[in-house]
Amino acid sequence: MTRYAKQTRLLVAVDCIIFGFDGTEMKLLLVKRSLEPEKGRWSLMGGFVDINESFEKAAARVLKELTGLENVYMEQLFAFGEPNRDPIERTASITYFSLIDIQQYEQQISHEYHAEWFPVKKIPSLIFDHRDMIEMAKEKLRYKAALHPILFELLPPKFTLPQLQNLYEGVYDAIMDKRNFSRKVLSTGLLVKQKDKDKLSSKRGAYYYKIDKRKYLTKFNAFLNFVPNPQNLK
Amino acid sequence: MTRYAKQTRLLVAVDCIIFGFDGTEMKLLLVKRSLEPEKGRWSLMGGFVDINESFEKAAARVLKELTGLENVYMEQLFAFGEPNRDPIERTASITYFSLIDIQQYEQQISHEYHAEWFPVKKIPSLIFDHRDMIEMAKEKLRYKAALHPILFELLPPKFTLPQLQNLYEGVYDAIMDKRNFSRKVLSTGLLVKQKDKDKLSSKRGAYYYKIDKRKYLTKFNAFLNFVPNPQNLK
DNA sequence: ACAAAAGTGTTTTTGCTACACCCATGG
DNA sequence: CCATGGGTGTAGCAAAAACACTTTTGT
Repeated sequence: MTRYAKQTRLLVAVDCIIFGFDGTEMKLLLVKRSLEPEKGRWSLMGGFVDINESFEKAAARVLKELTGLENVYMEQLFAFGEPNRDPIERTASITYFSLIDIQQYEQQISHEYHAEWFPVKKIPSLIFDHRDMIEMAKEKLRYKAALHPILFELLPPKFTLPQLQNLYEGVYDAIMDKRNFSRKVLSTGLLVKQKDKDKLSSKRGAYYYKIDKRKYLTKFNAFLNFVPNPQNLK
Repeated sequence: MTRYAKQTRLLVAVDCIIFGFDGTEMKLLLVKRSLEPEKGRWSLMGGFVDINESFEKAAARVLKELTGLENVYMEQLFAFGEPNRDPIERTASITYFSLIDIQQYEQQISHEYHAEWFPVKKIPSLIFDHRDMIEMAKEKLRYKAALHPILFELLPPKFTLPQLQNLYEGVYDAIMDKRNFSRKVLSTGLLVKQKDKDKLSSKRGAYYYKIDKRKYLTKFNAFLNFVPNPQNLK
């Protein structure tokens, strides 16, 4: 006996929700779908899982094809499996969300897939259930980032506190007090102050910080609490 | 065009991690596998996804087959898809964990599947990657229950505070102060004190409480914080 | 009467919030 | 010299933790 007889077999795809932060707002990388059905419409970057490939590998492959990036933060989001989510043939989609440093994204690759960054507030009409996927990813990102220091993954290796605060404010649609924010962030011990400053966005310049990789790995699963409770909603 | 040509199709199964609480410790419901390979070994309850069935439906079906229960708390855990996780043929497994009131579990059904409750601390050797699934489920349960009032799902409709505290202590392997615990729990406003007492586990008897369903649904997504921070590990 | 578990209140500590002024620099 | 954004300290408050005694009742 080498097969489970009589059982249905399904197509299985991966779809990647790729977050980037341009210093001002959160963005998502979308592509123009290259195959029927719905050819030409915007969609998440995805692909079928190969016969001997794990889901993680498939998602990493798809991400690399599109962005040129490897070893980036990537996490399984959810398995979407409604029977009719793809009208052509039943296809399950295992979704992954990733956080990338938008500056490392290789521009030239985008032409091949007609990729474009869209502000998460202005996502165009998408195929299938891709909008649901994005909504879920946004929620999970907020959930996770409230407890773990994952948002650093969206920033370049050297970043300033104002940049970091902008990022948190964008993700949570909140205004935070810079004094409280810096105290909280620095109290984690995860940041190492650099000697040089970023002079681009202000006259005085803001000190760069780097992540303390060792502590980052150690403390990653220590629950944090970055998000202030009161409804500081914008 | 009605099919995506050339792509591999996979078997897709669901597996259920079923948690129960017997008043003293957390347990998991396991079955003796009825088909080859690994026939006769302990495993999670699972089944293949039918052609026109969503993953959620499949998981609910499998759960009902085994326990007779419907409308219980159930949440997608993770999609396991390593190419060789099933030696016979590549099979993806979409896992769900559920929380059931162990007292409502129908005993007679267990014979059909040779089902048995095992303390989570004493799980026997399992097939495939089922142990990984359980580890992940335990972790997610701790994670989720730290923020949301899901553990009530494991208790009967009427329960006492000592029972509830036992449950939390079991899940987190921690000792909690009963004064702080009751204050915290009652401050959520989720519990309604009953007039009668449970006289089984003590001479004095402990008051029963019920969930305020309306508030439960309203407050479910309001982050809670049940678990004390310091390492009160046993 | 005593053992065993239930129930309850206060003090201390900690962490979060709110808040305002000075600094450095490029123009 | 001044406008702009960066950087820092403190006081008040609320939530969490630590902690001990009384109550009930079956045996």
